[in-house]
Amino acid sequence: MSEIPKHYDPQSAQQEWFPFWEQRGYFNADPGTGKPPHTIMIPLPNVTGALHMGHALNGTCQDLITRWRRMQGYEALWMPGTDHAGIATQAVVERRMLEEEGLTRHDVGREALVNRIWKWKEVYEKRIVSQQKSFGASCDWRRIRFTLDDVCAKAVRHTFFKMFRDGLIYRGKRLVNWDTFLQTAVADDEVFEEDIDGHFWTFNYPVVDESGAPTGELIRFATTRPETMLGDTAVCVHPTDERYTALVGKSVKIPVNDRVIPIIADALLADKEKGTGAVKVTPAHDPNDYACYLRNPHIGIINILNPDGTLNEYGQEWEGIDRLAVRDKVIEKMSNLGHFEGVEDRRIPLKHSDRSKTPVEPYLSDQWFVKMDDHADGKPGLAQMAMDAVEDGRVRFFPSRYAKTYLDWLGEKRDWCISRQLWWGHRIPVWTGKMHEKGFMNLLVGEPSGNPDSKALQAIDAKAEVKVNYSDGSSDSEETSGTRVVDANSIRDVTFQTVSRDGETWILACVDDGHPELEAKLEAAGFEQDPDVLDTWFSSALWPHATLGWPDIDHNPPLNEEELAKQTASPSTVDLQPSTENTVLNTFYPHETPADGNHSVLITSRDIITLWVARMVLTGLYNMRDIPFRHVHVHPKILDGFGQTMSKSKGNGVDPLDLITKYGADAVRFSIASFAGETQDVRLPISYECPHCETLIPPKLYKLGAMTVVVPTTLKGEFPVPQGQPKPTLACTNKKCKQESQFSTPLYDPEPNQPVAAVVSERFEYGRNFCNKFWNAARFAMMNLEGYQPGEVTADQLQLEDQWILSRLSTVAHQMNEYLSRYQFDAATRAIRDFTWNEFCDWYLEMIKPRLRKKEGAEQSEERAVAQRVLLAVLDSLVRLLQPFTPFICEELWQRLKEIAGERALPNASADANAAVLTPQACADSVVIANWPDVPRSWQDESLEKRFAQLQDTIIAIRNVRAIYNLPPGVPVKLLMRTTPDVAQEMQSVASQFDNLTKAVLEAAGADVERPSGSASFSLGNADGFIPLEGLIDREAELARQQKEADTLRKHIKGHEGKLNNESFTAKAPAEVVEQVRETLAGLKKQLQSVEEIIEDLS
RNA sequence: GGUCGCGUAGUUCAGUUGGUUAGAACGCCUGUCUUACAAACAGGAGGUCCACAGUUCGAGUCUGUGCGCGACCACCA
Repeated sequence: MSEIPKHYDPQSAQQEWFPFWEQRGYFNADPGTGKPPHTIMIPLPNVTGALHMGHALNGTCQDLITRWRRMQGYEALWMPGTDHAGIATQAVVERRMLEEEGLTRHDVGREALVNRIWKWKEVYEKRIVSQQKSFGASCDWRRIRFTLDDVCAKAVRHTFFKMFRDGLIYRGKRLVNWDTFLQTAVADDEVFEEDIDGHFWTFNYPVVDESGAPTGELIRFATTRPETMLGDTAVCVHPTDERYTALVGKSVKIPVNDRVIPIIADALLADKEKGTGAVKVTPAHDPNDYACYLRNPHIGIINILNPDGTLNEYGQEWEGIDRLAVRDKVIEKMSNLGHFEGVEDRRIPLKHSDRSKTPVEPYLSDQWFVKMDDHADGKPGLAQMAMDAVEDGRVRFFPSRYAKTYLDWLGEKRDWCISRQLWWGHRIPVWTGKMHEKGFMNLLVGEPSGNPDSKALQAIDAKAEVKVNYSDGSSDSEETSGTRVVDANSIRDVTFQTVSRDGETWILACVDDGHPELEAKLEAAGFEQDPDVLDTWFSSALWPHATLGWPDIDHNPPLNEEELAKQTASPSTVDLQPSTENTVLNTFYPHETPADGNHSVLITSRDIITLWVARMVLTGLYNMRDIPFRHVHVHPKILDGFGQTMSKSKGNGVDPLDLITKYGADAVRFSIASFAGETQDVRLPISYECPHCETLIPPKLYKLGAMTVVVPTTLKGEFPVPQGQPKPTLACTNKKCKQESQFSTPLYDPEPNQPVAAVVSERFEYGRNFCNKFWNAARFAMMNLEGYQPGEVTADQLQLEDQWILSRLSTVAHQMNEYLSRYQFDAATRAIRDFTWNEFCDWYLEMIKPRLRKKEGAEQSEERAVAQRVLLAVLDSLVRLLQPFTPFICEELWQRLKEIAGERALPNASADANAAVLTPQACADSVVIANWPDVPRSWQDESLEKRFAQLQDTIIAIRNVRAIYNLPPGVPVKLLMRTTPDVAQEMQSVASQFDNLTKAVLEAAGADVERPSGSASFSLGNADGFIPLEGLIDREAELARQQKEADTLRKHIKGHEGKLNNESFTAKAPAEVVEQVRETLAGLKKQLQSVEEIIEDLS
């Protein structure tokens, strides 16, 4: 057996077994197998870039649950895919294009840009998939989807159409975060705040009378954005502010453009305590001012900006100039006109676009919205439907506290802005044009004479009624008078709303998927398609049913041929031919009733509970009339050692692939699982690894302007790097190395072909060490299988240690199910690790060594055979129990074991008490598809475990003595035990283990054993042990040791006595608790008595 | 400002419904290359469970307040 290496080699196992699993189709999940379905939908990674630690944690949890359920006999689907991530991806491609070629998107045009992004997507999707596979992700890769592929596009288009038809989608105005660089609106969550050094200017506006002549009064106000005064439409004060009461209703003149605007009172906008108490109102460029405008619509609204951030015609002489340049001009002009009062420096929190890193402008624009509130007739709207699903328990959160995040957010019922001014994404399927003179429907289906239905269609045009009239302020009263919705039953593929603008009626026509002829007709009639695309979350919200082929109900969704080709032989017995119904959707989309055995869980991070989880529930209920998952598990977030979020821009991110290379996929998975508990955050302290000698150099925080980045403590040099100067390095702290090297940082790109210190974390040694331990345990077993014959094992053949390990195995196997079903990965990991290492390796393997060495004689060989069979049974169960955590090492061991011991004795779950405990069975072709261990609960024996613990305590005490007296391991000692007859008998029966485990020869055990002089002693609760060490004993040291022990005991005795002397304790505490304290006290007193006797002896 | 979470050994974390002498891993100290494993084995040291108050016979655990840290949401003339 010398060919089994001493160390587990993760890289070769990873290379060998993943293709093996794929080729055999083990990860495939298909309808019609008769197994209960289990569904996990992957939280879509963006195609923007590489995977990070968050993905690694997220993926590990999902793979664990999927592999566990698969072994339990579920048809376990883990659906993979990627997200087109509109803004993020377009921004990254645009930025690269600008940097490398100096081109903007307007230079290349819509089609060319989209083509470039598709190319980017192909590269990055491949990379992401290969990263996931290197982790061992057991997704059904044949089913991989992309949010822009045809299947998803159809779902998106149809959902939009349905919502539009149902009056749930409307067009309105909103003040958005406008990215002037990318020229698009960005969502609130795509904006980050950064404090910048700015100024706070104070100006005044002159109050004027009705003829426009100055009255001599002035209103003073302060602003951080003077240029917006060009768009002011009012000055606002608090209604109860006596300083201004007399002025309300009068007007002021804006000196820079001579526009006269009213002075209004608004309690929500103005604050008496702040500044001068007066504030200028710029509705089109400030969210609060916009809200004020909605309350006071008579003041009007003026947009002064072009989409690129330059001023429009309202900028007058500054039209076409960037807003920031205009700021200085406005100040200068105000100053020249005598209305400038002062300036102070101030740190200003300024919103920046996450994508372009440029400041965003509040900007009023036309957007599309999904109505979230309840219907006018009181029926629950989308938000309420989604809230109900969680409130009545159809969807459950783990940990449950996250339900609050979900419910609070949905409870606001704020309309969902779904349009984005981008080119990369699902284009909004709405065409706008003027009302056709012969009616809209005729336009699409032809003249009345040529079409028998056209009369009916004209009637539809005529009776189109106003169904939704929203006056929540989202609409501009001048442009949109209301939304008209036709009764769309007769025309199923197009629906429209009418809008009156500039006295004319305009049609907003929405066309369902699959009708290019209708689109062509519209375009021929001068209709134009909306240039915007949909919010990325609109398509990802449909993920759970879109990927399963919805809205097609008459055939299954297509499989990915490239992935299919990787499978040489599909073991699936299921007919994959096209069916006449969508059995994939029917099988894997969850149902509300748990009785059908269907299980499903969404495993995700807390920051997208609102953006994604809530919206999946909402669209699931809307489209499928059923929830998209029964459980939502929210896992912790990984922070660095300073408690900061890991991110590329901070330089504290660990690359999972670096970890896999360094520690192996199994080790990384196992470590990750060990810290995936119910807490909110997990800290993962990082270090830099010297590329020359692998020494770890700790990090420190480094302030650079407003940014805080992470750098090595031994940083040499400074940031920012001055032109032409060498880049900063880290100095290795290893005295033998001392070399300097570049390090991974966002602040520079390393020089090519020079070594770079990577960011790593020592915490993954936990998993690596465990894998190696497990490997060696299996190696030991395989080295001791010489002459192994499969055969059953009966209860009477089991030794104490066999009974004990089987009892423990049963306990642990059941714990695993409990922990995993509650998504407590950390607890499950601890349980299996402790069992493997501390019980199986440290005790069981050590205890059976003598039996395995026995070779002579029939009796001996039977003893050996039993030991081998039990050993294999436990090892076999362990390989199965660990498979979801560490699949590669488990497959490697499974296959090796299969060669040596293809039939192993497995737990016999039979209820027959006389049946064998273990019966041999052939093992499966792969551990991935093996059965999850079903270990009988009846094996658990508490009293046996207690007796065993006594044996362990004795052995530890003997080893302690050996260590204190520095006795070499090979030197035997004598052992005398003073104890009750029954314990003495027990000791005698395991005497060989004293010898085996600690080279102690049990000379005597019984009640009348006396302590030999010159002995080291130890006292356990119900036994005292003596080890004669004539000549070796250090009387003083031994005395001191015993005194210390006695002191500890006295302290605890005092505590317990205190409790029992407290009458209210004995009166009020439960009897069993009091009894327990009494027992413990008695035990402690007995132990103290022994120790005191020993002390007396010694002195 | 609102909501949620966290504060336990040098470090990272466990600690079920309150109830034996508060645990683990890493690190540290002392031995050991003992025939599976030095990525290991054996032994050991190390804790006023953030503070104060309350509930209780009993608080690491429950309640309140304070301090420190973090996240999400809202806001910031």
